[in-house]
Amino acid sequence: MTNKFKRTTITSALPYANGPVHIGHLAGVYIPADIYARYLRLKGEEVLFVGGSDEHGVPITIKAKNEGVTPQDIVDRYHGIIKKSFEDFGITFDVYSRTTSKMHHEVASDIFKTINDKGGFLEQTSEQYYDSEANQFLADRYITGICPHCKSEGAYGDQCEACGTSLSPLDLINPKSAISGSIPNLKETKHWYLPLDKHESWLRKWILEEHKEWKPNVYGQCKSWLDMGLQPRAVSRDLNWGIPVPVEGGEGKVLYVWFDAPIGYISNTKELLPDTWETWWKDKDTRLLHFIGKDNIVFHCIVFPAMLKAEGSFILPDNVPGNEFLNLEGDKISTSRNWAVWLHEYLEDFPGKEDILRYVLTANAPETKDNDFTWKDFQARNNNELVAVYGNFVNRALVLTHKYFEGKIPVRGELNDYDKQTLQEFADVKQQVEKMLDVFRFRDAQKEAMNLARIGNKYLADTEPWKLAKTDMTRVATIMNISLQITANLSIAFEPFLPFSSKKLREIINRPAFDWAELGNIDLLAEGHQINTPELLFEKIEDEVIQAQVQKLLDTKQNNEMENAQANPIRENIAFEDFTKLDIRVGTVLECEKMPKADKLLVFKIDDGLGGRTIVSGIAKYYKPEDLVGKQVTFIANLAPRKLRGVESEGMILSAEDADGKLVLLDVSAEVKPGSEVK
RNA sequence: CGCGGAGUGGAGCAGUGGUAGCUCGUUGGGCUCAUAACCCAAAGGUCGUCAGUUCGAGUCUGGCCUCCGCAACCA
Repeated sequence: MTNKFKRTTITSALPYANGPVHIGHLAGVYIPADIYARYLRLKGEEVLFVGGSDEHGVPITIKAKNEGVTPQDIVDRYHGIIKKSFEDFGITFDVYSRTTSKMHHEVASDIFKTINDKGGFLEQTSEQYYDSEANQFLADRYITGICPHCKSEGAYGDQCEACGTSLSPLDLINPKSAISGSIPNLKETKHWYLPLDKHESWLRKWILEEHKEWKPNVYGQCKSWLDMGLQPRAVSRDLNWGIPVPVEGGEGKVLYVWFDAPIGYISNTKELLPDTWETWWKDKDTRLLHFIGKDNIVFHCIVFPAMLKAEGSFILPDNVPGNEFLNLEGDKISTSRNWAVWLHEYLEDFPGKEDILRYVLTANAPETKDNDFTWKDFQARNNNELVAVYGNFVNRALVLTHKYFEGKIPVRGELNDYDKQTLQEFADVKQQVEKMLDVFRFRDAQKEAMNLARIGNKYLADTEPWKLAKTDMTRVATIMNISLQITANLSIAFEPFLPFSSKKLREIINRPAFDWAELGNIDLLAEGHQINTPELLFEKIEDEVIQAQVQKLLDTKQNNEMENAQANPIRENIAFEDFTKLDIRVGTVLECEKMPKADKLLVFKIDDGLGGRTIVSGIAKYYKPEDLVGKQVTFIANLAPRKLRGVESEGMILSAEDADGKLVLLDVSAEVKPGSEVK
């Protein structure tokens, strides 16, 4: 499959510079990409491995505002942390730059202009909220108001966090600017759209017919999008943080972060190779690969290729190995909730143990479905696999060689059938590892490498050189020679996966470097070659160390709860008349059932003392309908009726929201007449 | 609601029509060179669920349940 190409450009998703890198990023994207890049380099192929920080977009401006610093301060901070942690961890980017670089601004602007000149965009005017006090258009996230579905306050223009409904800013009741607090007004604004619908037919052919070999999750998602029909997608935003729209009428507007970010792959290449960068992006003999997570699939398989095609001179990706997600101790990894194992902290807590994390995250990589990282598993894989199988075999071979042969490779004499069989088996390992790596199955590939160490352990157990040492040193010499050849092979087989350990092992066996082609070779160490004093490749990890990490997470959880437990600040004072406008009543639940085909909604029939009314409430996650019948609830009786899923809701049932988002109904301490007013 | 992915022994994963497999853990045995590591063996699964196609289904079809993602910050 790779033969028809002369070189490979590997990109890995640009980490978003609003936080450090965590194990989820590593397992899904950077470790597989790095293994693949190292593998190709070892084979002597031409490879360019491109990374960089994604530094534009609204969340960074929000974070900056919250901290009272500039967006540039934020991205400078995280770009620094991310870049250094990747370096220390041994992710071998050929270039790691950033989307705030001058080069990137130029390249992204040029690409936008080229597409624009070719008529590749639609220009459309629409109405959006404008904050006249702050003098700017408001991004979705900058508008808050009342959620039209669950009626809770503080819903964002893109989503209500209380009920999870996705919204458009125009849906919000009483919209307010998050910047100035003023009421925004609608104003016309022009935007550029990439007409994905016009690209649909070639995309369909290119992906669905020509790339059936893409992973099922990637292929399936693309198919789904194509089958639904593609829509034009806005590629500009009214924002002042980003790359200015470089054409007439673009004042005050920037490129949408999803337009600019993937271009970062190209800009960073150009920054590294100002003269030859086009070879890596425009030559038909170059194979382009995007390593990404599952959230990124459509952007890399549909939007970015459409951009490149619209520009006209670029190659398209040959494959897009997209992984699923990694969870942490059963919970979703979350930057904002600090629920993560951060790479820079791991490197501090486990100095010199980069390979353990690489091993564990590869062994448990979310290649076909979401997986879970636990510290207990981390410890078990280290102690029972790296230490017990790999490290121990190497140590046995080296110690025995020093004991019987003063650290010199002994002479391999006549081979018996078992020797031959063992040698044959480990020659097969090369083929197996390659077969798996070529189809991006890193988990299985690493397992195959580990098999080689298992073969070694079994060989020693079966041949028992420590017994033969009393009677037949010639035979012992042969056995040790074979064991040492296996050891040398291990350093090659594990090189893409565990580069630090392979380097250490090569130093011990006193051979500076190997090529991938030498894997499977049974004469890597010449007879008489002197090896160095053995050192342990891996060490056991004690319970206390793991306990400390678990405790760290428990502390995080507790902190999160405490933060949530802190009451929100009191809102602006209102006049008494405003309060009296609200008509709050107590009613008795006559009937209550689940709204069909809705997760959160319950439909109530309430006795309000005036003939009854229907109210829909989003509390189905916390109450069983049958438990509520006969209970008394409080509700706002004069809220304008509104249809929810086709049912008219006449009012709003009051409940308190606990720290974890749980809703608890407000009831009365003693039964009162239905329809009683609350004052 | 929609669309995509996933649900396999205690844990983590393979397995796209023909005796259900791997790693770890567990139990028993062996060995003692080795970081109490290694080797052998055994126990342990109605393959989410219900129905269907088939001589035969984890594997194909349809319904349902649960988890994750996309749409909407985030790998």
